[in-house]
Amino acid sequence: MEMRFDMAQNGALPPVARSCGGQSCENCVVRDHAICAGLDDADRDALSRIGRRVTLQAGQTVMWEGGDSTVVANVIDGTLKLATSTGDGREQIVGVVYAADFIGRPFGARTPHSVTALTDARLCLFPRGSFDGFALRHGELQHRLLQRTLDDLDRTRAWMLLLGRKTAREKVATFLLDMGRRLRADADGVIDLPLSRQQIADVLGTTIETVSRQMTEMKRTGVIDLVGRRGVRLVDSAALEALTEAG
Amino acid sequence: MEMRFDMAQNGALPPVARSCGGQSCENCVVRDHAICAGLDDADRDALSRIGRRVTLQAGQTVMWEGGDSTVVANVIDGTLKLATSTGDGREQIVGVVYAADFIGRPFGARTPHSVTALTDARLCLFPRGSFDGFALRHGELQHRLLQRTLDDLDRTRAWMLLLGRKTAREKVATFLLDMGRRLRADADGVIDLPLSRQQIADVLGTTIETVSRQMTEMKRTGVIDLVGRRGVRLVDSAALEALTEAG
DNA sequence: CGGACATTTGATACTTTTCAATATTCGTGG
DNA sequence: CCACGAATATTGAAAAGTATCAAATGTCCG
Repeated sequence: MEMRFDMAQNGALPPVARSCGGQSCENCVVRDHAICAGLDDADRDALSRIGRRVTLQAGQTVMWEGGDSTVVANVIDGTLKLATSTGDGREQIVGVVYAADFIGRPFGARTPHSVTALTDARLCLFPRGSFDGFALRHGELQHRLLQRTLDDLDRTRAWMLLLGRKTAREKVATFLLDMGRRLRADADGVIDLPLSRQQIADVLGTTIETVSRQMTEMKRTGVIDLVGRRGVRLVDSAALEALTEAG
Repeated sequence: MEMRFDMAQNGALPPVARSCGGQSCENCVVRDHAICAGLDDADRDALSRIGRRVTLQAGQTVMWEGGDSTVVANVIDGTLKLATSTGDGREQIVGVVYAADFIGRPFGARTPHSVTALTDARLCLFPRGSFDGFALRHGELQHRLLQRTLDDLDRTRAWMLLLGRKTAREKVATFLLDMGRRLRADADGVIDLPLSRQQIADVLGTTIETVSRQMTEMKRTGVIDLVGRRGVRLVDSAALEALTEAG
């Protein structure tokens, strides 16, 4: 049984990297994709007065598992992980979130999982109480939040099939295709993974060695190409697709 | 790799076992626990006119994975499973729902998982389109739906930790305690499980033999008692609790 | 260019799955 | 009410897949 404790740079949230009273939304890159989309100018302005912009460095944790739910946020950019752990330090990543996603637990006292930046990231952070109140007064916002939560639930349940029923090979293949869909490749077709091998293992419910072996094997058979620690090129997506089930 | 196809009595939904235009809500046993709670009499009446009561027999499937999302429903009584499968027949149960729970995918075109009755069950069934419209016009209902979906998501994510990181013993112990919390024991302290060994395995992401072996071992050590196929008595809940993590 | 850290690779151990009987449960009909 | 039989569950033995432990190699940052 693995006993791993992450002693990484888990510094607490810094004291407001940059507040943005008023100036935030007009030039916000996710304003048309986050839950704020659909609010009229006045409402969005009101919402922006509740929130503040915060910058995170890779490794920083914003919310802790089992902690009070004091804040919620929109992700402006960067990638973050949602994670839960057993008492003896085994970790399971239960979600990876990207720009325009919503994080935190509205309408509830506790955050059931931790939220940690995988890359440098920027958030639009709201005190939960104020956000809850605002959402209650704005049906459209609440509707978008519901839509998003329903989608999250669907995706999470699909991932349960992977965790409970897929082999190591299928897990890794599914993961790589998922990353290919979510992240943009550079000119050479290389994707820069925001997760280390350990974190990939924590997403897939397996170990770092197993992930490594599967990737090496896929490289050997020409399905993918590995470049450096974080780079992957999906050489043959069709073959990769085939590996996601049976084989 | 397991190749199992359930040829069980998967008859289609019967043509309205019992419609309930108007008479439904007054004496509904879940009216104060389902999402309808909080609606005033007029609104609840309006909602009831959209829905109809349906009786299901154990084994019947109401919604299919990947199928059109045409209906949603409240569970009046009984237990149902939500499941997804791989193309080659491996199944993962992604949720078990009980009286007062809500099922189906509102505000979406497809049902991402199947819904099948584990016991005889009664539903209050709504055409999705009508339900969506009603929910959009009733913020309170939508809020309760959001609350419920957020709770579902939290529970689902907690289960991911079990699927990805727990051992067979921990899985079975966690499952039994969960059933103990949700189901009421009879006078002898015996719980009647709504799931077969195979279904338990499908919930836990393991096999029928492993579930059986773990339970037998727990019986041998006096932690639980097995009575018949479906009966369990949680003799020593504290010991069971201890088995849910490490040990 | 050195060195810390991440990843890969190798060998072995262990848990769980798989395959194969055997036993039990429980509904049905005599 | 008991006997039968199909479905379900348990048990056993062997095989497979992963995890674990240990070492070597590679990467990237000062």
